[in-house]
Amino acid sequence: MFYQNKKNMTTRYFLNNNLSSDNESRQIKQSAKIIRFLAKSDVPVSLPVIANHIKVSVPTITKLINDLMEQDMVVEDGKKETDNGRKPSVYSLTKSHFYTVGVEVLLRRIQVNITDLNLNSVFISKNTTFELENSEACREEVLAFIDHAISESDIAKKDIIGVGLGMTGRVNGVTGRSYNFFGFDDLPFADFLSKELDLPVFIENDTRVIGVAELVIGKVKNINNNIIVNISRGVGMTIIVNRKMVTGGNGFAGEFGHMQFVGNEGRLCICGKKGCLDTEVSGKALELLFNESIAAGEQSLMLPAGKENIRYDDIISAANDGDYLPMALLQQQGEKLGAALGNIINLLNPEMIVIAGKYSRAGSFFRDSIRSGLYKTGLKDPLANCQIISSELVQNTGAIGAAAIVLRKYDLI
Amino acid sequence: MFYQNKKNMTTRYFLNNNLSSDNESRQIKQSAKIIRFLAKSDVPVSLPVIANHIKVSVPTITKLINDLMEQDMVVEDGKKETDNGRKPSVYSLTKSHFYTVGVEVLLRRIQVNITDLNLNSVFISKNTTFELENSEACREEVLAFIDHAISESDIAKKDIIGVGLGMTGRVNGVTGRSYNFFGFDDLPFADFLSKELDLPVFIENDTRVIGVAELVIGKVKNINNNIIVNISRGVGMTIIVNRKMVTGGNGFAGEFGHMQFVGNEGRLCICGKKGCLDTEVSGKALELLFNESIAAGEQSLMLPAGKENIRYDDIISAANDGDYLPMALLQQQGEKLGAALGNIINLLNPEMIVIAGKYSRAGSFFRDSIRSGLYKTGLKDPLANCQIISSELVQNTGAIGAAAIVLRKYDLI
DNA sequence: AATAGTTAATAAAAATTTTTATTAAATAGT
DNA sequence: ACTATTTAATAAAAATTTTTATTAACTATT
Repeated sequence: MFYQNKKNMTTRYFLNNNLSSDNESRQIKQSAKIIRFLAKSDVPVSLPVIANHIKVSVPTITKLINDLMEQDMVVEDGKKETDNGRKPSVYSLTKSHFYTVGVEVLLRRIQVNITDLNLNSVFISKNTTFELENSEACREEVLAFIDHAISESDIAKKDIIGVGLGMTGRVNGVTGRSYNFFGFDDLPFADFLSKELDLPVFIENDTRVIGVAELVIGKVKNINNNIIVNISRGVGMTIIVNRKMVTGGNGFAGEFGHMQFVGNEGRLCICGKKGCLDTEVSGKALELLFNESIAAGEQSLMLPAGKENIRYDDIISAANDGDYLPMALLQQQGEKLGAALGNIINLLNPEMIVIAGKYSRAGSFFRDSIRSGLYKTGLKDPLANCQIISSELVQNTGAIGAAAIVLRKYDLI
Repeated sequence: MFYQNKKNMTTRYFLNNNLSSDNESRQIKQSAKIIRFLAKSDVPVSLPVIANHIKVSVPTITKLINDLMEQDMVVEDGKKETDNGRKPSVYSLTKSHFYTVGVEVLLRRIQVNITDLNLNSVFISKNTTFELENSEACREEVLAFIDHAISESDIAKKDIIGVGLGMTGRVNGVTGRSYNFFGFDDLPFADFLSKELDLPVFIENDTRVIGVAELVIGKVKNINNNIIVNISRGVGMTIIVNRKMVTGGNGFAGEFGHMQFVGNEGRLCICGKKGCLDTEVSGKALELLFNESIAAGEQSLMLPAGKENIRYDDIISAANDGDYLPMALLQQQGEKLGAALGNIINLLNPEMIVIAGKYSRAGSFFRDSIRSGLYKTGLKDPLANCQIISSELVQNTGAIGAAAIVLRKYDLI
């Protein structure tokens, strides 16, 4: 017996590796291995199967599992149907003790999803009137929102593995620092939240959080090397190499929007340079292009001249409905995007490229235009081995991806 | 006692993980951990230190080390000087039982270096009259050259951990296949060599092999995210993310030479596209540019008009000696290179970029011109966190890097 | 229905590993 | 020179884990 109140253990206790090497910690390490294995398995598993994976004998596993059951961490799930031989009892984690909090903080929106180990949301809270600004008051607002969501969900803190947070701007996931927000008193935002919430907190860039969502529940689930292009009003990129997110030395990686691809003849970008992709291929740019075309006398069926406040999502919808001008403009953007992606394919040889963000809603004509652009820059071999697809994830992607970051940190996914 | 002839064990025996889970393999796994730890430590270490790292008690480590000493794998290195307490005996690997073979196969050159665990060459063999071609005869020639080098070195095969080979062209390090050479009968070249030499063989692209050399013995030794640009007659790139080489899904990654950066107005490249970096920034391009300038009437101090067969290395030397035209041309190339690298810095946020290959010999004026080019495309933050340096590795880089690939595969470095 | 074949789970015995205690070897201070 | 202190190495005892043997549960076949 290695601790007193067996029914009061926190999930985190097992997953924390910084323990001394006495006997207690040995058993905890073995238990952690079992928990990780059970978490990754989508079906309940038998003692011999666990023993085989953990490389420990069946009697030992029996003892460990019994201990974990006493602690309410593991439950028996009855017998399993087999073709022959005695049917084994199978075991799985007690779902109600393994929750993760995923938070998405965007400029005008904050959302919390509390998810189980399979990333199903068991509680959702969002605020679409939120306004992000770099003030201590806003930092408190974010903290309060998360804290309130946790209380409202009625999930005990001891059953929460950790909090993942994806936010706008540049973020260094290793140091837990946001470069644009909430870095007061030189205290990393992740550390601030962790202290206040009394939970482990991991933060990441919003685009990378969406990339992780694609990696764990999206179409690139089993693909090791891929790229997720997040195009909505702006454009961002998550690079996945060997199933891991590329963050670079300081968390700045993926600044695809400022890739220069047309020489220096393009529009001036907010970054101060000319010819950035963001000025040509983005929702912002689409609105601009559309308005310019209309002003130049071109016609659009569904968005007649004179209509005010045309938003890029409307243009994409119109294109999907077959309206000529919006479709032509999107194809134009697709070709440019393709040419830029061709360079990246040559560099990184990804197996798949996912178009995520609002642009994922654009019809196949858009992907076709990207493909056509690829040939301008991409080499034959890497191109032949790379698929371009649109994301199918719709709702909650950011918050679920943020939760996934926690599960990945603890190697539970 | 877990095997008979203790003095006849091969080093490979320990490092191979595919063993059943009986007691013998348990001890071998523990021994492998000790070997890996000793290999990585550059000084002999004591029993308590090993015990602490391997997370096993001192008596157990004592037994394992004694067994390894009986097998001649480990030697005692006397007592260590300490400040207080009893002085411990310290242990290290028997150097003479841990060799690696590194092979570099280029178009007109083949070289074998046999190295110890510290990547010091103990035997070198090279052939500069070699001509690489995709024929079975040439494949046999490569095999014979390696085989002959091993025999000549008088190192027993059982003391060789494995063979690493870096070669020109596209290579998939995972499948062991070269796309350009020696893929006869659908047998991966690595498998062919492995079968014939009766040794584990790992192959890689020549540029990536140089990149690994930089990572293990070069200036980026302790840098996790970096880029090694290999510029000689052509231009290649090794991308290192989280201390690991990026190969992409099919080993095509790093095709930097065909990155398009000047729109489609450049020269026609051998890849069929226009505007590739290779047509502007490479030894080839430098020769072309120089000849064009001379033909257009420009003057060069050290390479007067009329001289035949001017090679790019000579132009670099002349530039280093202060000759104006060569220096101006190199600066022109550096600026373009910098602009291309700026995009990559935005994408990957490397901490360091190493200029390797023949161009690493170019003076600081060249690096300065690269830096000046960076500002055209690179964003402020990632740029501020990225250094540009020249490689200091000179000789044997390819073969040593190839040997390093083996050590990395076995986690000995 | 009995039996052979298969896999699971438990019990008992054997082996291994760790913990604790003891001895050894060294330094520094009185 | 002796003693206290520190770390290393070994020995003996205690705990843990694995191996082997046995029993249990189930299917398919004769």
